[in-house]
Order: sequence, then structure tokens, then C-alpha cells
Amino acid sequence: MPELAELKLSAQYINESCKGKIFDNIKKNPVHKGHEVHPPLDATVYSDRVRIEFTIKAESRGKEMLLHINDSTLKFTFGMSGHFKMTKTGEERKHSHLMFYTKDGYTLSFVDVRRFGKWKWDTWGKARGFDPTIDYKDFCKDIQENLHQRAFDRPIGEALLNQRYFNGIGNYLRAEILYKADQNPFESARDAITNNPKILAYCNSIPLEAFVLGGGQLKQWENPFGVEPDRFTKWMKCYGNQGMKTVKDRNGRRLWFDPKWKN
DNA sequence: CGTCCACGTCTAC
DNA sequence: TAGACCTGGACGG
Repeated sequence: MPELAELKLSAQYINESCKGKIFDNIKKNPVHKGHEVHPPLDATVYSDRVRIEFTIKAESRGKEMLLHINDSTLKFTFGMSGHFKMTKTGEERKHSHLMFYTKDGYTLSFVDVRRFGKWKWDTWGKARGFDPTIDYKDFCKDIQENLHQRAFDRPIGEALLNQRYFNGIGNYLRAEILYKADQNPFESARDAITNNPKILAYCNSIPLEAFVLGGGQLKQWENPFGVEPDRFTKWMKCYGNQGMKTVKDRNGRRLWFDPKWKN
């Protein structure tokens, strides 16, 4: 997906573009099989002729995002192509699937070409770990305290996609973290984490670097801030680079790594 | 035309 | 540990 940096950028984008906005309606694109979403009930409004008004604030952790809609939270995951876009009402992008309408003629849309993204009235997923950029100490503590678990028998290259411990790390971030840490991706996660402290440190700093750069300029994710497309691809030193090797991991995902490591 | 590939989960055998 | 879920861009014939 959109990985940690893109979720964080999306939250920032939503908070900036929704600042001071009052919303009064929500619609779902009927082509999408996801949950219908209605504005939360407002106990102070009794007449059905009065539209329920609400505000929107966003918060991200790892690969999840909460939209605070008055006192309720709508949780999103972005799949491979989800993102948010504020437009004038009537100018919504193709593949907009959940639309939030302001009283003054704007629409905040959840846009998702492939429709792998999801939403639900919910809070943070219990099966996900700490965001390494927000709660770095807890992120490290959680991993250190659970190093004996079977999950850390796996090669570090695979374990880095385990969202129970590495919430927010995705395919490009794992490649960049391993590469910059000079880490053999096929060593067991337990040994790698024990012997190479750079791994956990880079789970914090590399997503933050991607965030500062304006996030992924890969095909399926439209950067809401319109950063120059080149900067991000130049920043990536491993993922997608010529001269790097790839192998399909256990989940069929392509793991990018320095060819000096033999698998 | 066709085949392969893509920043991710899910759930079913 | 395969598919399933989806669209569309790149590239080959």
C-alpha cells in the first residue's frame, strides 16, 4: 500500500484540507462492496429535516488511519492504491468510493483504483503493533519482549512485513531498511535484530525520511502535495533499482535486496 | 490482442 | 500456502 509514510502524509493532508470545514453528508459509491457509512447521530438534533453536521480529523498509525467524525472513529486501511483527495463537489476523481461532503461545496473522497482498501466504524487493530515513528520506545520494547516467538524464526526479510510487530512497514520500506542496515535478508529475524541494532533504528528513521520527501511516487498512489516525482525514486536505493536482486517471498511478494547476500 | 506486474491483506483448502 | 479481491499501465506479438 501506501505504507507508513503515505498514511502519515494522508492524515496531514486531510487535517489541512478539512480545517474549519463543516460536513453534512456521506455517500458510498455503489460499485464498492464495503460498508455503508452514515453520519453519526447527533443527540442534540431531533428533527430529520436538520442535517447532521460533523467535522473530520485524521490520525494514522502504521498502515491504519482513523477519521474522527465528531465522537466516532472510522478506520481505514488503504490496500494497494487508496488515498484521499479533496475536490470541489462535482469534480470528484474516478474511483472515488467514499465521499464526505462539506456544506460549502467541497468533497473529501477516498479514492482507490483497486478497491483493496477498507473502512469500518472501529478503532486501532488489535493485531497490529506500535507505529515505529510515533511510539519508537514501545515499538522496540514490544519486539524485544517477544523475540522468543515463532514469528522471529522467519527470515528478517519476511518478518519486516509482519504487521503485528512492524506496523507500517511495506515492500519498499523493508527493502530500504535492510539495504541501509547492510543486513542479510535471509538471516533469522531473531538473530538479525539481536546483532544489528540498525534494523530497528531504521524502522523509525527511514519511514520518516520518506514522509519528509512527500512519500511514494510509485504508480498507484497520487501524492496529495504534488512533490516532484523524481525525488522519491532517487531516494530509494534498493527497491526497484537495477543491479539489485529479487526473490519471491513466502507470500508471493517480491523482496528486493543487495546481490551480495546469497539465499 | 495477450501476459505480467503493482506501496496489501484475507480466508479457505 | 495458494488463490481471491481489483484496475490499469507496460510491454510483447
